[in-house]
Amino acid sequence: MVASSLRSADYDVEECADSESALTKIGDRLPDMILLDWMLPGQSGIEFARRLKREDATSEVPIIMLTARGEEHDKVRGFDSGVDDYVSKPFSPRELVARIRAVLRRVNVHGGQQPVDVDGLHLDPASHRVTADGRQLKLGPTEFRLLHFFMSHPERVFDRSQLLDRVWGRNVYIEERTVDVHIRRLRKVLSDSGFDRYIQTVHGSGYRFSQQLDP
Amino acid sequence: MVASSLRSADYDVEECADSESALTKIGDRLPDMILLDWMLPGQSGIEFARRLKREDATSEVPIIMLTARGEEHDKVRGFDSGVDDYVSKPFSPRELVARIRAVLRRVNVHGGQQPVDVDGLHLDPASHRVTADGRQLKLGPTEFRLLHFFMSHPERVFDRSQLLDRVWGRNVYIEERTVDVHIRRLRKVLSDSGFDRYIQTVHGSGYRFSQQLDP
DNA sequence: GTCCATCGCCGGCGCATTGCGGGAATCCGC
DNA sequence: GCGGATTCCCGCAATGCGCCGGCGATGGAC
Repeated sequence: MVASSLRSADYDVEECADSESALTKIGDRLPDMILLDWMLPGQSGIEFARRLKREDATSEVPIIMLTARGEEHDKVRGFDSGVDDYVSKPFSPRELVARIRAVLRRVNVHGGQQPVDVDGLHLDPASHRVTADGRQLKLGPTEFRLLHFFMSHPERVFDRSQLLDRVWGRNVYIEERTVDVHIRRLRKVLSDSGFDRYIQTVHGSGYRFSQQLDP
Repeated sequence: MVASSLRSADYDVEECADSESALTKIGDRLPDMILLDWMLPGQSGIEFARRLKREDATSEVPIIMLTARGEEHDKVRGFDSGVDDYVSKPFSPRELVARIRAVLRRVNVHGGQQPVDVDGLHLDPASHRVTADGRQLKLGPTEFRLLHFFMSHPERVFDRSQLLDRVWGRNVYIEERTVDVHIRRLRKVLSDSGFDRYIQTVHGSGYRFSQQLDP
């Protein structure tokens, strides 16, 4: 019920019945936010939240916890599990959406706009600028998003389908080979400064952004 | 009651029942000032104030706190939460308005009315004048606000919708294309002095004001 | 009322960007 | 080294996007 009300508010929702399947799904694709019930089968919601906050990969993902009214609400806060917000049942869809928007905005201000820098290759999302050793580079919107994604997820291989999902968007139907073309265009822009070597081909798997240049 | 008395004093007032909805509303549109009750459901007013002062986006917004008489008034000050002023209940509308005007005056002197200067392009909100290398420019009200907004938020991309919100106002219904037109008019005025190059197009994202001219 | 400045919008034009197919080059397992 | 798979390069066509000139409406000054 919660999921469908969120979907109708235009959110992209994944549901999980237990913490194990949730971990799997989170590993597949990092969500923008996690809505977590206080009562979970097997493991308490707090325990789960702590675990996510402990791991580097997921520590930045905001969590909103659903609690029954009067159910240890204060205790939850006291536990200092790093949860970002709480919503007490019963709640209205409107309230939930409002809290989600607030949390997402908060992390967006602090997260998505942060500039990234790798060995002198500098990308600033706020001003939408890229410089290599101080010299400004000119790249198209898609190449910009692609580079931004790579720089914020270094040392990890992504296949073409994943890149299409995360750089282009989930509901686009584009040939996978088109990714190659944009990789080439991105490399061309980076080639003058030598940073094209950071965009590495992993034969049979996809592409990777890495400072460890292979010979 | 407070809200309506402020409205009759010609202020534009938004009310929020709790800190979460307040955060949402603040995120939507930055207020000129925040009137904050010491007692909030869920989160103390001080905690809320601290949080606002911690975030870059809101740290400059002045806060006036409402406290019950004798209710830890000094403690509040001691807490050093960055609050700008305090009003003790019960208070008269007259007193409240006086304090609000005082606070607004203080920040206006330090903030919104301050002249801005970038490389010889000079904009003075107080006298409503713009000069480029000393020569005075003539631009319409909208272009003036647009330039003022750009100059006080340099090196950042804004899309058309954000510009409409922050330069035109939040409750206007205007085509996004119209932004282009005013950008063009603004550039035309600036073109003689060469400052039109500071108004930069970011294809697919919006516009940016920057002294780093792209080649 | 008249004039004038400003504003928002429309239609059209031209360029940047994008996605794709064909063919060359490269890589990998054998 | 060979063959098949995979990746890279080139150019093209279509689309999207931004820019421009102009027009009618509005509202204030006189």
